[in-house]
Order: sequence, then C-alpha cells, then structure tokens
Amino acid sequence: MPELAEPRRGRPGYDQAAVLDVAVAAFNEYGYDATSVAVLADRLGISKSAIYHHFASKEALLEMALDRALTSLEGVLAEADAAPGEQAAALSAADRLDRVLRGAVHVLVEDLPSVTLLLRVRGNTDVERRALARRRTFDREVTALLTEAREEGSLRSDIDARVVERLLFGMINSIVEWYRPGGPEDADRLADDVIAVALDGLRTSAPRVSPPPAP
Amino acid sequence: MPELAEPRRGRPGYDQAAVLDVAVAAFNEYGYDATSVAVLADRLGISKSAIYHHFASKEALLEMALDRALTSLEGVLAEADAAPGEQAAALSAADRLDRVLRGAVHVLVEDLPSVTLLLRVRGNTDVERRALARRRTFDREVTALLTEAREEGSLRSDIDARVVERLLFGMINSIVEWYRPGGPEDADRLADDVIAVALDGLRTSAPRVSPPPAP
DNA sequence: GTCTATACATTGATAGAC
DNA sequence: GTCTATCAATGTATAGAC
Repeated sequence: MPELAEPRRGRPGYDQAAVLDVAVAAFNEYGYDATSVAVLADRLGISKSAIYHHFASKEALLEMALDRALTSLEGVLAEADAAPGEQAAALSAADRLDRVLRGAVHVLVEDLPSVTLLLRVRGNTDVERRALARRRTFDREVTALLTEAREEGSLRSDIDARVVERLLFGMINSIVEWYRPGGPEDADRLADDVIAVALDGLRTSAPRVSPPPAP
Repeated sequence: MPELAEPRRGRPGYDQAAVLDVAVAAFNEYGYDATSVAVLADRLGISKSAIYHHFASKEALLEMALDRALTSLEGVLAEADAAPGEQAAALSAADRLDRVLRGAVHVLVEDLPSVTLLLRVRGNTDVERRALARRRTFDREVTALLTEAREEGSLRSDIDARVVERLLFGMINSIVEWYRPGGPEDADRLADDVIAVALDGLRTSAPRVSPPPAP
C-alpha cells in the first residue's frame, strides 16, 4: 500500500485538490482579485505555468471552490426536508428550520474556506453571477420554510419573512468573519448559541431593569 | 447667489467629494482591487490624471471613505454614552445598548456606501489595517456594554459576550448586503426589527408547537 | 507534473501643456 | 481642473522543452 495522502502517482507534484486548497486560502486572505497567479505559484513552490496544468484559468479555481460551498449548503436543505429518520412522518417546519440553521452553522465551520469565498462574491463575472443565483435560490427556500413555521404558529409573524431570513443568515454567515477552528467554541456550541439568540433573544425573561427608585 | 450644488467655481469639473462618491460606488460594485482608476475616470467622464488632481492615489480614496464610515460608527457610541438628554442621570446599560444598536442601523442606512466599503476591508495594506483596528476598538466597546447589561440583569449571560457581540453585529452589518434606499423598510422600521429579533427572538411566546395528538 | 521564456493587456501613476 | 502621452510594473495566460 502506498503512503496516505500521496499525490496521484510518481512525482513530487500537487493534485488539483491541493492546488485548490492553497488558492482558496490565498483568495480569502487577499481577496480574489488581489491574488495573482504568481503568489499562488509562490505559495505552492511551483511555477505559474504548473498551475495552469491543473486549472484552465484563475477563474476555474474560483468556480470549483464556489461549487463546493454551494453544494454543501444545498445539502443542508435537502437533508432537513428528507431525513426524518426512518418513518415517513414529516417534521414540523419548526424542527426543519432548526435543522437548517444548525446544519448551516456546521457547513460554515467545516467548509470555512470555500464558504467564506462564496460569501464574498459580488457578481462581476458569469461564474460569480451563477453562484449568486444559487445562493438566492437557497435563501428563497429558507424564507419559504420560515413562512411555513409562522403559519404553524411556531414563529412570530410581525416581521417580514424575507427580512427575518436575511437577518438570520446575516448572523450565521458572519461567523466566517471570526470563527477559527480550534477556538474555544466548537460547531455544536456555536449552533446552540445562534439558535438561542435567534429563537429566544438576548433579553432575560425576568422583568426589564427599571431605573432605581428615587432617593 | 450662485446656483445650488455648484462645483468649486468656474469650470465644469468635479470637487473631491463628488469624485469620492463615484469611486466608493464603483468600489462597492466591483470590489476595490478590481476597480481600476480607468473605470473611475470613465464613470466621471474625465481622464485618469484628472482624478490624481483630487487624490494622491487610489488608496487615498479608500482611506477617506473608510474614515467617514468609522467616524459615523464611533459617533454612535459617543452619543449613546453621553447624551442622556439634559440631566446628568446615566442611562442603564440596556438603554445605552438599545441606542447603540438602533444608531448603528441608522448609520448603515444613511452612510450605506462607505460603511459597505468598510465592512469588506480585509487588511491587505496599512490603510486597511488601521481601519480594521478602529473597527476592533468599536467592537470591544460594544462588548463591554453588553457585559454591563448582563451584570445589570438585563441580558442573558449564558453565552460568551464576545460571541454575542459578533452575532449581533453580524446581523446588523449584513444589512448592507441587501438594503436599498427607497425600499419598503425605512431605517426606523429596520432598527425595530433588529431589536425585536435580537432581544426577544423569533419564537412565539405561546408554547412551542408539539406534534398533533395521536389519532 | 514541472520548468523557462515570453506574449501582450492592463495597471497605478507622472510629466507637462492648456 | 482637465488633457494627451507615456512609464515601469504587474496581470493572465501560452509555448514548448524536460
């Protein structure tokens, strides 16, 4: 048996996945546009043209990373809908929402680099616009789930569902800005915190503090 | 009296502020790095060198925009602390927090372009790093305020205050991703929504939905 | 799978006239 | 305040040998 994690075969070189990992890390560090193929080559310790052996273009690197992130995210929705365990009994919208939110946090944490890249895409090229379109579809489906949960009576309905969806995922997505693996919070704990804030809010159930009585 | 909004005097040309506005809009559209001075010139209908008459460098444009956003944001904290109206009675931490959150939403909405730009800064250059440092200071002060509110008994204290601050401002900051002036939500309404979700959560006060009784 | 060498466009910025 | 002309540097990508 060959050693673990050996590149394709023979030779010292990289495979596509290894090049992509380094590229995504650099894209997140400097921004996609500010990252030249030359610095990728530097980081990999190979020449620029060696990179073009693995990928047709710089944008192809971006496309593959974005697809990875989107596929993971879309998987969360699919699993929440279709995995009520063994029986056919459908879950309540509230329970499916819970799964989606926790699942999204887990995807962010586990696919941190590619999701980070996805969340920074602005739509300048076709590749980016396609990625944004897939994100919008995801957001729409979550919004539909929120609406279901409201009709079920589980969620307050005094705020526009689209606004709620955006605030919710604004909160969740912002995790990529600060979360670093190995920190004190693991993904489960973080998901608990998100759910706690989003569903129950920060205010203590105790009555609000009033100004102290006049002296 | 000369007409309103007339450029400096004589000549058709732009002043610094007008150039900056166009630049910030373009930076947000394409990303700072992907925006060339040439496209700025195109949008302004002047030549590249005319831009360099107003600003020493492309980065100076960025710096001025970031400073504007940061100054506005810092003002929110200062006002929340120091503006209890006319009397010297200090506000509760909960009330100051309320002011800060609402104030932040208003700054986002009113200074949308420059704040958007600020929130996308990654720290590649000295200018960017200085901006990030000011942001961190702001975040630290909000965290301190959150801690005060917890000690006061107004907020739940089972979640790390730094995590709460990040989730809270993750939610608020994400507004720049979708809010467009003239939409159905104005800043006040939006601030109400943010406060509602953050403090009271999405769950209905009614008991949670349970599975329907067995048939 | 990697290399050197190179093509060729675009970049941020400057010089100096009007 | 704006222009034309120009610069050196850097950008993405390719050719062809090993």
